[in-house]
Parts: sequence; C-alpha cells; structure tokens
Amino acid sequence: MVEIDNISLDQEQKLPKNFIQQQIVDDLAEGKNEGRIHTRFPPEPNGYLHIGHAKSICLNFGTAKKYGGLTNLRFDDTNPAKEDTEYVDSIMEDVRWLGFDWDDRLYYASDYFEKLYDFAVQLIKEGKAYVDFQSQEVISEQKGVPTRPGIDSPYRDTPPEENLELFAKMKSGFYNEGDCVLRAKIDMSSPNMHMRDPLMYRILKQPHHRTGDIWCIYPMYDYAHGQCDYWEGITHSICTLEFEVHRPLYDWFVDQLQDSDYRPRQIEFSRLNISYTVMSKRRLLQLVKEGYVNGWDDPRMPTICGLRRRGYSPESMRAFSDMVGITKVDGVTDVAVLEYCIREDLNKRAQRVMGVIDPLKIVITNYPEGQVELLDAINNPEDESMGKRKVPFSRELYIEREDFMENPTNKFYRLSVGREVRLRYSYFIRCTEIIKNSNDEIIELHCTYDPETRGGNSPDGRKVKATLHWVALAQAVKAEVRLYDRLFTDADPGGHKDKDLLEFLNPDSLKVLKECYIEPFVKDAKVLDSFQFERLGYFNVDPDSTSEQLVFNRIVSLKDGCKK
RNA sequence: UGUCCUGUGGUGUAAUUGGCAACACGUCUGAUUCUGGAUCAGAAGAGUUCAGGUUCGAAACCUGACAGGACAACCA
Repeated sequence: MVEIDNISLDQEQKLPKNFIQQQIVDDLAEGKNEGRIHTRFPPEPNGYLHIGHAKSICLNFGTAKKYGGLTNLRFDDTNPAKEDTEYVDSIMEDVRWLGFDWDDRLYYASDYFEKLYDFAVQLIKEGKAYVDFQSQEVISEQKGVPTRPGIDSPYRDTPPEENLELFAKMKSGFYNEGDCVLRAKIDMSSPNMHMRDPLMYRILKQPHHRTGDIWCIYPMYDYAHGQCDYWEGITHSICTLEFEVHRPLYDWFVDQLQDSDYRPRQIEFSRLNISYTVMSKRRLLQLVKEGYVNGWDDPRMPTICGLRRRGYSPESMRAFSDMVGITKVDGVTDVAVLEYCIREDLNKRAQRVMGVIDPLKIVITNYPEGQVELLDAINNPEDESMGKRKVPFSRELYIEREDFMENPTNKFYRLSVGREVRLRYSYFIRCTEIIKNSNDEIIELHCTYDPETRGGNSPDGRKVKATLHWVALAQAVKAEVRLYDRLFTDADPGGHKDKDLLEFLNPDSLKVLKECYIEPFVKDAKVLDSFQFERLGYFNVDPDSTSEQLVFNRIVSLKDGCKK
C-alpha cells in the first residue's frame, strides 16, 4: 500500500503543476499560514459520489499529500431534508476504496451548529445580521436581478437587542417554517447577488440524521462552509466553479472571524464532464428513482460504486484523474480517456482466460473421442511472474460465432470452410464442413486438426493468419455475461434545451448473454475479480453471481483493430 | 442590458512566467506478434477566438470586440 502510494506520488510529481498547486507553491513561498497545507473534501450526504467527486478527492487528498499537508473529510450536512446516513456510509467507503484516508479527521458541518449559532449571535450584536419576517417571495422580489440592484428589507434596521430576542425565539421553535429567516446585513445593491443580504439561517422542523430534534434552525451553505474551514484550520478550500461568485461572501464571513494571520482561501476549478454521460446528482438520482438503471451501483452509472462494480480499479481512476488535469476551462473529456486508463491498468495485471460469449460448436472429427489433453497457457504475457495454467482440449469445442464466416470478405482472415487457423495454445484446425439446421442457420462446424501443431506451432513453419480463442465443451463453466454500452446515444445528453436527456437513453446499453462458456480456471473466481477474456476484453465477476452461476460484467472491450 | 470566469490541434492539458507551441487520448501508416490486444517506429493535425497596441520578440501584457459558462433556491 505504501509502495503503491509512493509510486503514484512519484508519477504525480513528474506531472506539470496545475494552477492550484502553483498557488500553493506561491503561498508556501510567501510563508502563509505558517507553511501549513490543509485541504478538505466536503461532500453533502445526499447522494452517491460520482467520478467527478473522485477527481475532487484525488485533487484534495493528492495535493495535500504532495505538499506535506493533511486532508479532512467533512460532511456538509446542513440540510436535513435531503441528507441521510445511507449516503454518509457510501461516501466513506468510496473515499477509502479510492485509496485515501482522513485518519482521525472526520468532521460534520453539524459538529459546528453550536459554534455557528454563537457566531450568528455575535454578528447580530454587531448589527451585521437581522431577522426578516417577509415571505420568501417578497425577499426574492426585493433581491432584484443581476442587472438591477435590490432594495432593503423593512426589517433591516431592527435594533440588535430585538434581533437577539427574535433569533432566540427562532431557535426555540416559537416560529414555524417560513415565518422568518436570519440574514446577513451586507449590500442590497451589490452587483453580486450573493452579497445582497444573504440568508444565514432558515427554520426547518425536520430531524437531522446526527443532531436529531435539537435544532429547528439550520445554517445555509454560505454561512457554514467558510467558518467550518476556519475552525478546522483549512488553508486551501478547493471547490468547483459554480462557487466562484460565492467567494466574496466566503471572504466576508471569514473577515468577521479572522483573529490572526491564518486565513483559509477558496479556489475554484472546473467540474468534470465526460462525453456520453451525465454528472449531476439530480440527474443520476432521477435515473435511479425512475428505474432507467438498476440502482446507484449499476455498472453503467458514472458513480464510484457503479464504476467499481463495473470493474474499474482505484488505480485506473486515480490515473484518469491525473490525466484530465485541473483548470477553470469548462470542457468535456472524451470517455475514451477513461477507457484507456482501465485498459492500461488491466493489461498489465489481468489474468488471461479464454471464454466464448456467443458460442458456435465445433467438432474435431479426427480427434479421438473421449480424449482430454491439458495444454499450457500463459496467464499474462505482460507479466511472466504470473506463470502458466492448464487448459483442457477435447473433440468438441466452442468458438466465437463471430470468428467464422461462411462467405468471408477479403478483410476477414479468421475461420471459413477450407481455411486453417490456430486455436490458441492448442492446434491448427481446418474447417471442413458446415452443419445447418432446417432454417439454414449454422449450428455446428466440422474441422480437422493437425496433431503436429500441438501447443500452437507447426514444425514445417506453416503460418496461419488468425488465432482464435475457444473452450472445451465438456469442461467449460457456463456463465452469464453482461455487455455494456454507453448509457446515452448523444455526446452531451444533458446539453439540449429543447430535448430531455431521457430521449437519448441508449436502448442497447445493457445486453445480457445467458449462454457463455468460460474455461474452468474461473471456477473459483470471487466477486470483483477481473480477467481478460482473450480477444474480447476485460471482465469482472459481478456481485449477482451465485454458487451455481457466475455473472461477468464486461468492463471494457479490447481495442478493436478489426475496423482497420 | 449588470458582475464574475473562461477561450491553445478532434478532445483533455503544457509551454520553467515575454524567447520561434509540447505531451496525452483519439486518428492514420508501417514493423512485430500464438490476443486484429500489447509492443515498437513513424505520420497527419493548432500558429494559440478575432482586431488593434506595447516590445527586438506576445499563447502570455494592454485595449476593444466576439463566443461559451456562472450568478436572481429558505439547495449544496
């Protein structure tokens, strides 16, 4: 584990510095915050983490580590209406799985409810906050629009003593939801909407997953986030671009708090977009709730748990995160980059195995009936230390239906009547006859083998143009294989004003193949074990597997040279 | 008719802070191969959104356009 971390750190250090790291280097050079680097990853526990969060996790934990700093995990749980412990648990699992650790620095915004309340009282006393009894609609109306200034609330100049009393009554539950809010008194004519007397507290008579019924007023994000950062000693508060316009407000609250040279600083970067997928919690939630996918961990989902189930490794996700980089440019990363990362990782590590997912039976007519040979196969040509295994060969085999063509085109150089090909690690075979059923469908092939080519080479130096994978019919393990394609048919499914993203759902995003045969080596495979099925792609064992039946997910196909 | 942010090959990022645009993905050639994978060698593809300006020299600095994005939740 330590070694893996060091390796990834080494790789990371060779990468050019992104603008945030540059900023950190500058801050370090200036001696800010006593040379400390402290970041935080602050998810709201209202949904499952997706690969965009993975990027943020890698950025926060990775950058702090690189510069000798620390990273806190902090749940931003200021809205009990949407949050749940189910999400808290999944988030912790996902962060750990990605390879990061917050040690004993686990925090919740709700840890600070008391301190936030006291701080609000202080602001009221200083005449910097007031209780507003106007309706949501009126307040919103008074706020104006970005191009036009707002106007002051009639409650804006309530004396502090009175506000203190009112706020205490808010806290005590005297008022109902919507009756009133606490607002910061800043500037109703600011060109920045967030500075027009933003809400600090609203009344929410809902139990909180951690504080239960203690509170009926809850702080807003803007009122909580910077203060939590401050109290935790965060130096660099990294978030996505949509918070850029919040920064003056973040700074305003920190100004009220700051009592030394230490000061947390918010830095924004652009969120991750990937082609042919969606990345907003709202939309992912919709896909789950409305049943377009089978849960948050559906292997087609860009959630961390979905990618994990699909067979993506933490290493591949970290590599991906490094590759896409950190900027403020709002762009779209090609899914091909993600696919490249997992292929690259698995190519080096995955156990090779032969499996046929669309079987066509062949009979080797000159091979003795009842005979079974065990032939040597290499476990991973990229890693000799993984050794060899035995693969059973016999008279009746399955090959991939796709590897035979009755009337071959000139670019097709696999099996056809009269042609000779190699069966990997076993023999050269030649197809002699096609057996069809009454519907003119090919149901079987008859072939002959050349006993001299045992192991896969011909003593006379004869060449074949193709090598096919195969499995021995009697010894094969029958399995279910699930093939996945992109969930959406459009590169930017959420980017059309006139069309709902559901219109772009790919009807063929999941294909279930029930009749697949894998060589016996996989018999004892465990859930999440991954393999390369030679010539087909990388597959892993799905949790739906039972003792009777293995279920495999195709993680990603091999790069397809066929289209050349 | 506002404020802020962002514009570099198809895509994602670089350019040691002003010194003749680099890397990765993708694409396309070959070579090699018991995976049409991998590997190896190579190619095409941007003159940095545009127009001015400063400078011996600009992707970078200035001015002005243009384009895209964010901001008007008692969400985060």
